[in-house]
Formats: sequence, structure tokens, C-alpha cells
Amino acid sequence: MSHSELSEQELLRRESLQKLRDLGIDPYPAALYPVDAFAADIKAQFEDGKQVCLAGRMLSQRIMGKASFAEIQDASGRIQVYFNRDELCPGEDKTLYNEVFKKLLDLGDFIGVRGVVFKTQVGEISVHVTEFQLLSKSLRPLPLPKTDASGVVHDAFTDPELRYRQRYVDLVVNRHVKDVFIKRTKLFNAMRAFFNRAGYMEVETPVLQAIPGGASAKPFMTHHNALDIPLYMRIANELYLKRLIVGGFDGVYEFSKNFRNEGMDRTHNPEFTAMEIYVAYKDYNWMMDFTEQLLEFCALEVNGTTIAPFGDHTIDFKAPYKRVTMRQSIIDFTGFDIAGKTEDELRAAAKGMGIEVDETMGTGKLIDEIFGGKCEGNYIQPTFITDYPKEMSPLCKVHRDDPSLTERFELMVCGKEVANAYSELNDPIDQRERFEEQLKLQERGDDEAMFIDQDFLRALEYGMPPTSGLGIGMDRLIMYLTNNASIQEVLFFPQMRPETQGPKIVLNETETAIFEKMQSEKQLLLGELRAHFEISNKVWDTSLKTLTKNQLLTVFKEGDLLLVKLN
RNA sequence: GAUUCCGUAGCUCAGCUGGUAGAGCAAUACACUUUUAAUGUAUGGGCCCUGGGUUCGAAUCCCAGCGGGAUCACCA
Repeated sequence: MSHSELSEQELLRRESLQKLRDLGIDPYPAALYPVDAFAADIKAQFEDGKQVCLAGRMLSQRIMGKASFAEIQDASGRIQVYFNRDELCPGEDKTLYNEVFKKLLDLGDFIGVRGVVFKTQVGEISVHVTEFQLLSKSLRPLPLPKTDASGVVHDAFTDPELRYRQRYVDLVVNRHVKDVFIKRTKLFNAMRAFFNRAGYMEVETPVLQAIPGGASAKPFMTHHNALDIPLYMRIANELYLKRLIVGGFDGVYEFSKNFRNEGMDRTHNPEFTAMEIYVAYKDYNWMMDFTEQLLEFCALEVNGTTIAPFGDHTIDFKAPYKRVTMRQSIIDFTGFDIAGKTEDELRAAAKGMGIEVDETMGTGKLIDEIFGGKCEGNYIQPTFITDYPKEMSPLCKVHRDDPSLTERFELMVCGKEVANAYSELNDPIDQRERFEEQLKLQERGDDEAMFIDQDFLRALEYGMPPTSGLGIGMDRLIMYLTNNASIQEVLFFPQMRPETQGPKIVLNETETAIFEKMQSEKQLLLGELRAHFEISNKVWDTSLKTLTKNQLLTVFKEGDLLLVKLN
């Protein structure tokens, strides 16, 4: 980037940087800074006269002649600090205060201060600075939202594009954004604690898979050079965790980054996080109890309460949750009983409800469409929907009382699925038949049908104990727990289209110096320009070539004279 | 993918039926020793997203593109 592209404020900050260096101050010192206090703690446990050493970004400065207030923000929060000229500079030389503090420091710089805790006349807990040090210079101005006396935020940094592309800025400036991510980590920690206490083991399984199994979705494809084979980014980890149950673990879980090459919207990101857990010798009824206990615990750990406001709704994660069969749910909201109906009857019924249907849809798909269209959206409070049609659940065990159904539940919250669980199918012959049915669906035009994983079938043939498995959409759950309607608000770096920018010209130090010289001269004899720089002929030659190639300068002849001019 | 709104100073935003750019904060300079959206005075800062078109003249109107948001559809 050439200097001419920098804004006025960026140029001034670079000048300050140089002036600091001229004063013998390293703007990027290497040594550790012996921090022994945090803003939030100082405020929470006020001790008048306590010596503290803290560090952070300076985010405001109120200079009043020989005294000043500033605010420092560290990882814990903000605190006001007080600077007094004659205390910082007891001698004749007031440079440290007058120049360094007042002029050469900018908002956003990291500084370290030592001082004494006190309360100002208006009662604000502050640190009376006895010593300060620049820890890192900031060369770009941060957006600076301000909160007035009545709590209204002015000039908030709100542009979603800027906030997502420059999350580091968002986090510095928007405290509530940081809090969302702190809660996100609390949620993960709470789940781990809950599972570990139950004696289950956290495991890792492959992200790169030869057969992308365990769900119906379009995978991202890649290629392994040494093996010369295609590999897929996982769309789920289900089949690998079940292999571990075959291997003899009683309970395994994994927080799985999954990848799906599909549309993006406010609830879908191409990479997202699912938690899956498999427990041997359990069934889906046990898993429902376990799930509601888990979510109640997580809500309490994250928010200190089971109540979670979400948009216009107030969700309560307190167990137990209502349990409704899919058949009953459809009766409740449409009056139609799906039990024992043929595919044609279902299609006609769905059509009658105003649901779009087509010939590729089997009975399972039709029932799913009816449920999705007429029922799903009505479940605001956490509700288990149970006993899904067999056709939609190729990895799930057949229902013990009804062979057309499966022992499956989904947990609905605010009309969306947050969890999905089965009594896992462990009959290898049934499993093979289900995969083959998927193939038929594929041939019929269903492009989401699953691949057949022969190795997984082999594992099942060795025998898998009865097992129940649960998957939770972590991103969606944290959205509910932090009242965010968009997945982008709960991912540090949501997927964005790459920033397109014209080919940027990058000048090195010499080239920059030559260019700056020419900016003040406009036009010069080539030899004269050369004489200003103590560099080798080779460096001179390549530098000038870079500048002319990028059309910043032009070399031209006037008679016998070689001249350079600025473009 | 469809519809719709948006893109102007570092940030948040004005800018009328076209006449060549405005505010607050931030910045710069000066003043000010317990302020707190500190204050007062002065000053500087713009490829008005990009490219075409209409026009004597475009930030403004038209077309196309790029980027983003929202809603819907599709998809777990």
C-alpha cells in the first residue's frame, strides 16, 4: 500500500510513531509488562490506595491542561485512569506528559500504567497513574461509540458487513458482542462438564472422509495428492462415533465442525458446529430425559437462569419438556391422522393443506412436509417430537410398537430443530436394506439420499450394543441462549464473500522514499533524484522499475536529458 | 434462487423535484490540575462502491456490475 492511499488520520499516526522513535521510545517493546490487576476487579473490590499495574487499550482521553483522564480497556472491562503532569514529570522536562501522553498517544494504543486506586470527587473508581508505558501503537483509528449519561449509545459501530469482516474491531468496541462469545464458550464448557461427570469420553474423528456419511447434505470436496483420491469434508461424524461404540466405549462425544456445501442464510453457515454423543445400552426415552437435564444445566451455567428471551418469545429450558408423537402433532394441527395411510392418500391430504408436493416424494417425505408446513412452527417452548416415519430416518431403529415408525425424536425450540436423537439402528441387515432404499430414492430423483458406507456396515456386523445417540446444533442453541436471530452473531468469523480489491501496489521502504521525494518535487532530473539516495545501483534500478511499472512515475527524455516525473 | 432496502469523511448519518459536499463524534492547533458523551475557540479531512448512459451539468435520474442486510424459497 502506498502512503498516498492512507487517510489523514493514518498518516498522522505514522508520524507520531516516528516521533516516538525519535524520542527513544520503542512503540512495540518486546519485554513483558508485569500486569497484576484487572479493571473489573479494581472496580468490584475497591481498595483506596492500593498499588496496581494494569494494561490495555486507551479508548478515551479527556485532557484538561496539566491533568487528564483516560480510559483503559483490558480483557475484563474499562477503568478510568488519572494523569497529573507534575507528578509524572517532577523535573523541568515535561516531555513525557506534554508530548508523549498528550500528543503522541492515540486512542486505541495499548499502554501499561502503574498507579494507586482512588475515587474521584464525583465518585468514580480510578487509578492515579504514577508511571505509564506505551506497549503497542495503533495505526488505524477505531470506531468510538459513546454512551451518554442516560445510557444511550451514540455512533455505535453497527454496519454488519464491517462488523463481521473486522470482528477484531467489533470485539474491541462492542462489549455485548464479546459477551456472546464468552457465553458460547461457557456453553461448551458446561456440556463437557455434564458429559464428563456422566463418565463419557470426548473423542476426535476424521474431518476428511472418503465417504461423507451420517447425514444428507452436499459435501465440500477436496483431493489428497499422495493417495490421489477424492476426499470430502465431513457433513457429520455419526458413523465414526458408532464405530467407537462397536469398539467397546460406553459413551463417546465430539464437538464436530461440519461442512455443508449449501445455501447460506441467517441460520446456516457452510461450516457449523454440532455436538454428537452416543451412549451404549440406552434408548431414545432415556436420551430424552438426559437431553432435558443437559439443556437445563447448560442454560443455568450460561445465563444463571433457565429462562431465555428470544425475540418476542420467552423460552424456558427447565426440564421436563413436553413429548408429542409426530402423528399426534399432525392430528393436533391439521385434524388429519397419518396412521395407515397410503402414499397417494398422504399426497392428496398434503395437497389439500396447500403444501406443494411432487412425484418424487415418498410417504416419509410427505409426512415430513406436512409436519414442517403445519406443525413445526407452533412449538415455541422446548418440545420433543417423537416417532418419525421410517423412510426419513435411515440410521434409526424401527419403533418397538410400530414397524412403519422409528424411535427418533427431535427437540423443537421456537419452531426450529435444535436436537435430533435415535435409538440407533444396530441391526446390520436392516441397515443395509435402509441404505439400499436410499439408493432407490436417489434413483427416483432425491438428490439428498445417503451414500452406502460398506465399512460402517462391516462394523455393525461385528455387533454394536443397543445405543442411543443425540446431536445438538451448537450454533442454534447458543443463538437461543443469547437472543440472537442470526448465526453470524454467534460465529467469530462467519463466512463472507472475499473482499475484492484492485491489485494493490506494495512498495518497499526505498520505493516509498523515492516516491515521497517525487511527490514533493513533481519533476526532477534522473541523476539528481538518484543522488538523494545512498543505495546500490541494483537497488536503485529495481526500485525505479517498480515505480514506473506501476505507473506512479514516468521516465522520459527531453533532448539529451533524462527526466522523471510524477504521474 | 426470488423480492426488497442499503453503499457519502476514521465511525454514525443528513444531503429535497439534478447546480459540483454537510453535521456530530474522531483528528489537528491553542486554553484548561478530579473530568466523564468534559468544555471553549479555530483548522484540516471526500475515487459520494465501480462502470456505462441521459444532461450544459449527476452523490442525486436510468442501466449494468460488485458488496452487504432483511424477507421468502430451497437445504439440516
